[in-house]
Amino acid sequence: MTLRLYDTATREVRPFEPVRPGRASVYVCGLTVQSEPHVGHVRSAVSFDVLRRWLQHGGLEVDFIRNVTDIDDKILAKAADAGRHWYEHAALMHRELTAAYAALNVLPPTYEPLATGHVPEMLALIERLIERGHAYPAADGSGDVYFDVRSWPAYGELTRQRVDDMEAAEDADPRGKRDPRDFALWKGRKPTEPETASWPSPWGPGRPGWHIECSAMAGKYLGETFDVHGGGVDLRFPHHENEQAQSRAAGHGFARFWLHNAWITTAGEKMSKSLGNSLTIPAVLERFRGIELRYYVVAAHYRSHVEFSFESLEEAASAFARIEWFLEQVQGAEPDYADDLPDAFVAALDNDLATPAAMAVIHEHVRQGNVAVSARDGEAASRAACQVRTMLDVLGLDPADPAWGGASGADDERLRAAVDVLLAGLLEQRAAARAAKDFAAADAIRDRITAAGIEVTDTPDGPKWSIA
RNA sequence: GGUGGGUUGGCCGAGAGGCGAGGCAACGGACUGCAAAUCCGUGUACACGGGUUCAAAUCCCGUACCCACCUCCA
Repeated sequence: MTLRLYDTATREVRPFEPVRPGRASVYVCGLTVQSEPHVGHVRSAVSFDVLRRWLQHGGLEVDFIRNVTDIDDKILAKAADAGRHWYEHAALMHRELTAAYAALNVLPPTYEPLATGHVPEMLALIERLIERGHAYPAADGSGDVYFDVRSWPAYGELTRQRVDDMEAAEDADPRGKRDPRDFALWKGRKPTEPETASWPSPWGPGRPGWHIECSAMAGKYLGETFDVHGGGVDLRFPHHENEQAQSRAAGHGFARFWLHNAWITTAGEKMSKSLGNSLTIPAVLERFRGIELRYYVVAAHYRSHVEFSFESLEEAASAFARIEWFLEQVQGAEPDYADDLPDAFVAALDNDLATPAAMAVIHEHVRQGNVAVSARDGEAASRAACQVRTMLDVLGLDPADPAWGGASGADDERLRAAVDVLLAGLLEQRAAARAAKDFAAADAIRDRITAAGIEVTDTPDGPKWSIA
């Protein structure tokens, strides 16, 4: 495999070699389950899902860990607003998130660790940092523990920033910090916070800081050094910088590649700031199928900023319909991994997951396949369809993947068969009318079928119907 | 102030020194009773100003505008 990936830390595309031969280890920062997932959230998931599928296709076993942050300030605040227990709120949003991932055919991770389930690991890491002189309990009796930024000379290396150039947040509460840039590893419980949101620690009851969870969980499941750490661009600083600092200060090698996906914005604004809830995944799925949304996301490179609009999503759906139509013409063509993927497709994905170029290859094969269908060259058409489906499958976009069908698959099949039988009579009448050149009668029959929401199309092999 | 990124045809969206990615839309043609789909064809696109080069959307310098992050707000 000659996969090359863009590493944010070195700002260059370089060859990917797993630390452990034959196994790739990937850690992706999941979400803080505080509100309904929106389009921006799933971009990260889909992007790294493509990475995972490509690594697997390259013959690697992939240990894919994607965490869920289920305790944090926002969760406490939003749960209080909604009149729920914080853990109830987190669990509710977590279920929404899982449903959104499933709707977009994002493969379940190898494991999805929760922050609240790893407090002992975090405490151990914090104690180690204190022993090594890189962390300290606050002197103000708050029970907080901070990472000592000044004790770690490499601090800022991931994002190429010098500590002295950093602007301390104006409204930051310095509390017991030695330096305003020090960040919390552990937060002592405040009297206003629910008791259920605290855990015992050597520094008194409290809860974990945001960054420490990822260091602890990545270390636990992937080892002290692992291959890829991914997340959204916004996480580079402070989150990833802090993760790297604390992990390395604890003596770990940590991530060898840092991958960051760009934003999807609306009207130039971050989605999290955008008004309303029209862009939550459940809302978008009322208007578009999951596979269409996934196509839309994959059609842009993961490092490119995307300006979301329903118009461009509509365009993407049209483009995808073209692919689907071709595959419907050539039934029975299964993905075939024994057959090599087109070189251009492989080259595209190997080049930092250039999905737009990969998509161009798919469209090119669809075009050739359509030519073969027109020429009634069944063998060529079938081969093209196999290749198209194989490529789509690598991107998680194979329309025939059972993951899209859901539980109603069997019922759908039976309904389809029933409609087929019912329509057969009407289509025979229409064929007779056409043969007699009674086009008014033929069109009347077609109009009736159309009114029922079914589109009839004449093809060289006779009429075909599809749900409009 | 610091750090990173962006500006490409009607639209979306790739590319990163030389042959016009791909898609959507539009127009012309083929096919069709008509449609639909499909195929073939049609576009002198790279924010602006300089420069380097035989050759620049791509490299260099400058300018403008935009975006993200800068320590518990993705």
